[in-house]
Amino acid sequence: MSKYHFNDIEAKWQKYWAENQTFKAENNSEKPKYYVLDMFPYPSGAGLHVGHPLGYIASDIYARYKRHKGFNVLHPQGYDSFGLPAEQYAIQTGQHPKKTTEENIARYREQLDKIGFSFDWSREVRTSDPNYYKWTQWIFIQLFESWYCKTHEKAFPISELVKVFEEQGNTNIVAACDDDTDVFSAKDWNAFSEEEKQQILLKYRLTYLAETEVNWCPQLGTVLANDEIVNGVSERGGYPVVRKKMKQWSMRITAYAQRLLDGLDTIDWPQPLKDSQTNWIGRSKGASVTFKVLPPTPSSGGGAGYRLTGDSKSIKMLLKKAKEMRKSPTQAEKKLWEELRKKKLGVKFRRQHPIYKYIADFVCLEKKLIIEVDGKIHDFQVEEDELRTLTLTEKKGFKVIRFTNQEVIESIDVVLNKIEEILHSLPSGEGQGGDYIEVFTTRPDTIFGVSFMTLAPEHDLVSKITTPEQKAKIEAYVEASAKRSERERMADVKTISGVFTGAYAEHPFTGKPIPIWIGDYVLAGYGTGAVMAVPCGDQRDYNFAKHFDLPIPNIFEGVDISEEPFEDKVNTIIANSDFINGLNYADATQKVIEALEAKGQGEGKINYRLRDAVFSRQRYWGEPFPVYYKNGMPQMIALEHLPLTLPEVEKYLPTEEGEPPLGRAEVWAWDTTKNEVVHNDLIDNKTVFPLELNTMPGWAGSSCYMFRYMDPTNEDVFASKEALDYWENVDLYLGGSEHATGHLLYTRFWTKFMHDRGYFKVDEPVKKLINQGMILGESAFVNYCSVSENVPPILISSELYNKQEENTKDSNNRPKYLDEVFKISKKYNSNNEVASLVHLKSHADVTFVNLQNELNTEAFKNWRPEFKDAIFITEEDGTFKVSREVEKMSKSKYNVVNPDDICEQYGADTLRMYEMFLGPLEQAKPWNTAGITGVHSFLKKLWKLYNSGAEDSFHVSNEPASKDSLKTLHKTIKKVQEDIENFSFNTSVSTFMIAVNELTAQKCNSREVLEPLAVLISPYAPHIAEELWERLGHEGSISTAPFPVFDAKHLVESSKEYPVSFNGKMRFKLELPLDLTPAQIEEAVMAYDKTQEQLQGRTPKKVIVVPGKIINIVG
RNA sequence: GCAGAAGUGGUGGAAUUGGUAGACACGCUGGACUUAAAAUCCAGUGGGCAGUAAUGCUCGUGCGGGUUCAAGUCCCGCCUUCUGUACCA
Repeated sequence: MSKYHFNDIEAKWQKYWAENQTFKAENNSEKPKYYVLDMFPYPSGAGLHVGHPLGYIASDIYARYKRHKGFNVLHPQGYDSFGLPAEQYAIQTGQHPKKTTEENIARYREQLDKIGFSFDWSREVRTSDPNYYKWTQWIFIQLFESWYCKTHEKAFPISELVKVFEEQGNTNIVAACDDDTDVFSAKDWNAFSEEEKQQILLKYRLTYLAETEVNWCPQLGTVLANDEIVNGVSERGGYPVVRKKMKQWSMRITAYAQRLLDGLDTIDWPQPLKDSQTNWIGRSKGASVTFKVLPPTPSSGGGAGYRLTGDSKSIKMLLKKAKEMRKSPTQAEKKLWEELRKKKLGVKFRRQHPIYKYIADFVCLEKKLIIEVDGKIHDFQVEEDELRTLTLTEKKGFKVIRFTNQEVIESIDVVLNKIEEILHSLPSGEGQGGDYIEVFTTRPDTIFGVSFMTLAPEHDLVSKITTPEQKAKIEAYVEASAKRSERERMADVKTISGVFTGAYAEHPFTGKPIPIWIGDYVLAGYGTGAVMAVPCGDQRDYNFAKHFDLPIPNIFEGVDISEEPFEDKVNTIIANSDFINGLNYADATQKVIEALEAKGQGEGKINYRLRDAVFSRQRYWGEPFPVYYKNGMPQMIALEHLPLTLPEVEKYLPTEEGEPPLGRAEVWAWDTTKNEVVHNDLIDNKTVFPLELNTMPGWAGSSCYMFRYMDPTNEDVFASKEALDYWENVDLYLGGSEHATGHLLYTRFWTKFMHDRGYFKVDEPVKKLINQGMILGESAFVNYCSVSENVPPILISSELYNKQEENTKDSNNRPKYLDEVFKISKKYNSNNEVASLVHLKSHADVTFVNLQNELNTEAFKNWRPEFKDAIFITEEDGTFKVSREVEKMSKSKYNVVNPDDICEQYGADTLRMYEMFLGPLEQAKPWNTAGITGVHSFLKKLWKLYNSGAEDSFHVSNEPASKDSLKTLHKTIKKVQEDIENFSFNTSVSTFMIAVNELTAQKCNSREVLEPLAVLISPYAPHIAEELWERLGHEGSISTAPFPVFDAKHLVESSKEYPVSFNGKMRFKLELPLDLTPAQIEEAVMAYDKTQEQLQGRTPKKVIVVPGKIINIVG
């Protein structure tokens, strides 16, 4: 009987570690620091299964190894404890999610403790703890109080932006802001009301409120982020998702798009993970090009909308003012108007016409030309005028020219000539118009290959530009594609569909009309929702053109495009393209962009696929926003009044009015005088205001948690500067690859932000990251037949069922087991034998199945009522076998293996080593308990090595070890150290096995070898290592004992058993001294009789000798 | 479609720069101990062929080529599986 009582040993040392706080990390230490972290676990109700600890074991081995190597190791653990499952459970059962969360955490902790992890539990954090989420709220406020300057590529306090606005307006600011942000001057700014100012600042803040189109899931009653939707349905629950407009908090992550991309080069993460972040950010370089929409032909008539060029908010005021101005023109204005209205210049002008927020003196809408005639008054407001010109040119696409009163009165002809000249230089167009289609293209070089344009069906311009003839068709198409779910549109990539709008755009260089189509292969959400189609150079455009018989002009030199488009950028030589003929991709692109810029019809542009992240959730179990609303504008609650804790509600569902669950709270108003939460009845919107009803999403609490661990109990600041500076960032982060674009991108974003604002020393959260593979479950299945209602299910053992051919009777050519089935069903008076027989398959709980796949039929019958009376058709030997399939390990698949059971039966050290032994860390692999006995007996052998005395008592001698034993030890030290550093834990388990096998064979019991061996194995099997360490006479924990040092001298060999190959095939081995020269080796080999035997008289052409490696004889 | 990873005995998997393919473990077979079982220990174990045997030969790392004295490893072309991603202009 082995005396390795693992249960006692493990309980003893787990208690010792807890009592002595063995793994507590110090924030002040002479030692170098090392930070090892596991991805934040969500404490689910199902508890841990054997798949979960895989990563924790690997990181624990590394953390323990680093302690032996003399590092001050930070290895904390905590819980990402806000989240949907607890809330769903609360909705179903009415229990407070706090309660179930605490129960789940207690269960997790119990399970974790049994596996012997070296976590520093004194630093535990929980995202749902108010003392923790106080700081999540604080970070939110920091984001709200910041804006992103693109000139410096950095976030700054919003107060600095206000200062700039007060002095210069926003003309000199290049910031990450909303697209519809207007230009204003310092004078404008200072004249704005407080509310207007706040409205504008929201457009700059890094977290902002905006009406956004969101993914609304009615069943879950919440908004989902893009990465929470899989195949058009919610990731959790699989419910349908629809598009809906809502007022939401958003995070301006797009500001950081480029830095998130650049930062990837500085971190040691798996390439696939980096790739998915790169794809997610989706940077593409190209140009934005503006196409003018040609006005409809006269017969088609024009739309009514074209004249409405004024800003809708101020149009009434503008029209009134314009009317007054028309009544009293200046002398110069009158004179110019008389000339212009005669249409001498061939185009129609309007006078005193509202354009956007201004009134232009004269405007030609079709040419987008504004003529201003200035009196003296303008001399005093040069700055204002410049701003106005800037707005009209840059934002609204007008060309503005200015004349003085004097010029008009004294030399009207010169003025008219000038106007005419400018009119000619502007894009042509007859009649009225003024719509533009902006597209983004990565191939500006192919602009001469454009033969049509395609708009997304949802594009704003569609209804506006469609001609009456095409109206019915277009409307039908738009309606049809709106009805098609995202999912359908995604799944159906083969169908080519679209409709011609009847309208044409003008090519910016050739001036030729280009037909405008709509088609749902163009996505409204990407770029501008419109493409310039170049069928000769793009597969989708090519397909579309072929399908609708549109022209496919070839603009590539020496390329045949009759069968397929030419999508290669590298080998492109442009032809048939005016001024870019003969150029390659890069040069042509450069030239086209220059030409577009000169024309004011485009510019070089970098486009990102990344969208701002919606941050509001209509949920109860999440962080409350530290926000109340004053006149509809959000206000932040000051840090000293935080945390703002979750209110109590009677139900965890949305209100009848569709408000989030917090709408049910009765005490949820902010008193600005008392600075506390008060009853809603007190809301007067003077000193008491309503609080925000949304809560934060799951990633809020997990985006900076690794930094809070550095100083988790600090009540004054997020974490002290000393702690943040000392620990810097995570050195090693372990977790699954499913977080690639969610958690890991948001974490990087927040870290960069906190770095910008001076809180963090680093701007990346994690230096090295490793994805561990999933451990899969081996599900068990039973096959059964259902005959009719009065016959209980008849189960067929899997080998009978699967080997149907072998078991087929010749007579009626049907599987033998069916005879049995019919016999049984007859007993139940079932007369319809075959007609209603259904073959079914069902999961069986893996706990009813043994290693030989035999089912415990009694347990199975008692398991579920529908199998209560089940009849079993067994194998010939009377056993009933199940079939096995590898699936994800999950409660619903009844294939969960609980680590507690393994610890109970074999011990935590066995579990730890076996999980590592299963295979490479990053690889997915099925859990199969079969091999665990091998690891367990290894530990028993290890134990025996130290306890080889009488009756298995402890026995280690102080005699020097044998040469062989030392060689074994040092070979092991070398390999294990290399393996740990390469995260190749499976191979070091094998190495330990070899070492123990060898030492056992050598009957080694020498302290000189066994003491370092205990340290070597302690990261893997810490309990047994502690126990042996203690028995070796040491006081205290083994955890900081120095790692044994490898000494190569023990591995030096004097001879080598050379494999001798003939033409590359190994025939025999020959032992030779290592100090021979190649020539001596050759001589020795050729003299060897076996060599001559192989050669059979032939003379070798060549003898290859690699000293210390191999000998190969050729010929 | 694109990107990445992988494919080796009955099974999980080793093989570090091209240098003895199958380490280590499971399973299986035989044996020892035992009234028996479990546990433990010992031996064997990629396929095929020849031989009483020691042993020898031969095939063999998804498939087809190639480079090399030598290829699981490098190159070219394909097949399959897994993961991620997608009308991204």
